[in-house]
Amino acid sequence: MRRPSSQKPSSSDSQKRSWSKEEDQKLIDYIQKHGEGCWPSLPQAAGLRRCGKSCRLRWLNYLKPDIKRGDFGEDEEDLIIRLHALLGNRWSLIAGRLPGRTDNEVKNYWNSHIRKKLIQMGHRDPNNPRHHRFNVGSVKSEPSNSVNNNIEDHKVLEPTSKPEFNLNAFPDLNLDLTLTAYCYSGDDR
DNA sequence: AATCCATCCAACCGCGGCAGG
DNA sequence: GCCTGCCGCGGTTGGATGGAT
Repeated sequence: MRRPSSQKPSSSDSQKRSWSKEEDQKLIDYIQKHGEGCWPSLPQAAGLRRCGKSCRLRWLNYLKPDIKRGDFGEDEEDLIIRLHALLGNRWSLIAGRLPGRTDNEVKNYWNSHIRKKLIQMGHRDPNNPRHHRFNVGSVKSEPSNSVNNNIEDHKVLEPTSKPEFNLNAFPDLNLDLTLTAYCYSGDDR
């Protein structure tokens, strides 16, 4: 059994509390100086009254220089829908295909926008955990720029008992997340 | 103007995986 | 093999905000 994390914040720090500009700057300065890593010891070293996990989250989701803020484009939304059909709630994997987007951002966008949209259009609740991913084997593989076309595709999806998917259904998707340059050709905001 | 309600999203929590001792 | 600690992930929460009444 897992013991209580040593990173658990003290009771005074456990409340949700927004990051101030000063805190952000301290974190940025420290990471620029020492690099990422050693999160548990970072707060003390950087003079922050936060737990390491909180610092890590703040850096990865908001302070990192390559983070892209702002609305999701149609292409991005389309890609998220298709990747979610393939991968389920693997937000980090999905976010890995969207440069500058974080898993938290993708997850929030899915829950607040896309899920609602799909349900409104008569789909089954697409927000199922990874336990029953959709079977995408029957989906046509035509590359499409249209969100609607892809949503149509999803109407034939059914939950499967096995967490399997057919990569051939998405020949244009590059799921090699580790080595290859990103191949998404969305807008350049 | 005040209150209620729904929505969004930043932040937190708990857990699993993994590495090192 | 077991224990401990760190990292990263997905789920959830709660404050802020804006629209409706």
